[in-house]
Amino acid sequence: MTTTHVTLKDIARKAGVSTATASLALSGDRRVKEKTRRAVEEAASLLNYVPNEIGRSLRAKKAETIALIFPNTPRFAFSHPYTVHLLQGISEVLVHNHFHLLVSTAPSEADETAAYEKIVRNRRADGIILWPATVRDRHILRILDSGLPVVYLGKWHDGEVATVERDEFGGAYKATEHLLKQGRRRIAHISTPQHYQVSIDRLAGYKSALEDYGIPFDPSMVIGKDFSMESGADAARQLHAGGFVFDAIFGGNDRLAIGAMRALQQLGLSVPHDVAVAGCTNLEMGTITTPALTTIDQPMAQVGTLAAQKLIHMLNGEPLEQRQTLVSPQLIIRGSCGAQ
Amino acid sequence: MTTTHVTLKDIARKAGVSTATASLALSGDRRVKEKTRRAVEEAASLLNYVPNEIGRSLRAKKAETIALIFPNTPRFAFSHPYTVHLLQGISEVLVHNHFHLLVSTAPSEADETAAYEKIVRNRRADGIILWPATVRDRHILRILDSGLPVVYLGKWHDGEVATVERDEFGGAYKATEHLLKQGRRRIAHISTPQHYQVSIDRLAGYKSALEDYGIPFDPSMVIGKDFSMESGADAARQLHAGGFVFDAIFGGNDRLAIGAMRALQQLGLSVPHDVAVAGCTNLEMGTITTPALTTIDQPMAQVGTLAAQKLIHMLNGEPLEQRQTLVSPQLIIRGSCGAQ
DNA sequence: TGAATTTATTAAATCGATTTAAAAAGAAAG
DNA sequence: CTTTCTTTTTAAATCGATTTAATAAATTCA
Repeated sequence: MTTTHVTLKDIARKAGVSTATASLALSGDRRVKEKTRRAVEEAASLLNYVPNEIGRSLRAKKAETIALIFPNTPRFAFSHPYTVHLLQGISEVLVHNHFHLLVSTAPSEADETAAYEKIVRNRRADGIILWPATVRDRHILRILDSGLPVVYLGKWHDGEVATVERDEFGGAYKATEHLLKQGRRRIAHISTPQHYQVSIDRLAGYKSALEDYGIPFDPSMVIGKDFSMESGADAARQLHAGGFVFDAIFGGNDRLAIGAMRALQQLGLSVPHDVAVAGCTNLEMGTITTPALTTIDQPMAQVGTLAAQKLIHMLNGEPLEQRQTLVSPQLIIRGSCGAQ
Repeated sequence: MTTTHVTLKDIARKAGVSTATASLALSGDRRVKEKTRRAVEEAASLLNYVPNEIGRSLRAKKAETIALIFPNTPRFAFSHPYTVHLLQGISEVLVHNHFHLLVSTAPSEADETAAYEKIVRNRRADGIILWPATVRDRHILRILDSGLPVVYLGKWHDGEVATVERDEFGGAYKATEHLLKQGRRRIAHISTPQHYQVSIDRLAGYKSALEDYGIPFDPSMVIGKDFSMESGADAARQLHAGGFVFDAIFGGNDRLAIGAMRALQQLGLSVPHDVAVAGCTNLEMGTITTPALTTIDQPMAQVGTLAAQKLIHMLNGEPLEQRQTLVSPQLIIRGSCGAQ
């Protein structure tokens, strides 16, 4: 059933007025006589009129759309499970504010520049929520520099940039501190690649907690390759084979922690008795391990809603209460740390 | 750094031609003299021109955008972990074809109609990929009837609708058959709510496999409440408490299967020795259970790419080789079914 | 050289809604 | 019955790119 498109012109003709009057009437302008306004509104509802947003956008120079940009190839961009929660949070706010959500990714490294330029320059979006990439990704600067309002979802060195950042330092600190409070003193850290800010922050949080408890930092207790369960298992086996004495592991993410925990158990060690384990990122998977995994939960949906709200404030020209927002993670205590 | 916007007019002025010529030159029209074309292109690259897609869209009556619509509230829409893979698949195809991806959800049941009407009627998108909701959702018909090309990601009774559908019947059949091949004869099914087509299909696949192996279907062997691990555990406990004799369970999803498996183990039953278990949807979680979970993997990324490709074909007015596409799931054999 | 033909360029319309500035209609005042 | 001041309405411009139809320029042919 192809519906021929109803335009403002049709409404105007039906109501017996000009398109100018029709437009003013529908926007509730008080210059329009009450009787005329009603006639126009009736015509609009009769013809089931929905304004064409493309036309409106062109005139208003606004797209009524926000772009969520992942500065990497799709396969990578979407690989993290909590991306979904982020989308949830953003989406909820945008829908309430009658904004559309454009999800933008680049198919390959080579196309990246072109893809982002396109979004940024062609005014398809009024503002951007930017997912962080590796430290000092060369495209990030370009987007931040575009003149479009941007909310960056991570730490940024320049205070002018609006950010919503999860406190990864604090999360790692909490997890490490919790292990310390259980009496553990030889805590190893399985790290994620250090060209990601979150990896750097987690390592720093770990170090800081050790320091506050008077434990000297030992670089050989930090190990790790990528983000996978296998990497966690490898790390645990290496630590064990290397003859290191350790009574706890803080994993840079839950996969690493789970991989490590299982490897330790295969080596005949008991978790948490011999080695306490804590992870971070709160995967559902951590609830079914034996013991269940103590971890750090980052409220990604909240990051999404805060970022969307902040961006909409910026678009409305409203002043921001704070340019940088830090959301607090929560320590989720389960069996793997020996606390229960 | 606010970049004043470079328009075609600027290019034309710089190159000393009219906007008409500039436009024709950039589109590679052969009416334009080679020398002029080069001049225009030079001006464009010098001024770093990026065409405004809103203007282009208005004229062309095309949005160069595809909407992915989830016919439910965001919280629900995004709740499934494989949504991410779907997005991956769609995104990859769209980027290659220079399409944008609009992700649309409604914040509440009440807003649903308005939200979809808006997308459908205001021409913000040229086509729609529609995620299935409950059976006979009242909004689905409206969207299918909108006149916009739609690809529906599930089974639809009317052969005119283009679909990409995962073969849930076949998947359930495979899983059940596999249990039968292990010699199991009393197979229970923990089902998901029957107002979802996938639930119906899985139950049907289960039944069909039983039938083909000459096993009478016993309705009391089908049980289940929602999608959660807890529901799986409850079901297993009920089956056990009810005194049913069963040597296998086919779970309507992995959470149900895992919940059931763990409950059985707590009841002192051995998996797979006493009860073999198979699930379906291939969550990462299923790889770390003991034993690991045999399951069905649905290629969601492939569903995404196929749907996007199909929709783009439709938009280009190209004939479809097949209106309905069925993607085949894969049986992933792990320890829980007793096969290895 | 002038007419016919081909090639290249551009003016102007178009997409759909909004908004400004001007015109028309109505009301109040002299 | 004008004139002045309000209140309503509308013509026309605008946003930026595309495209058709018309013109201008270059080329070919007689």
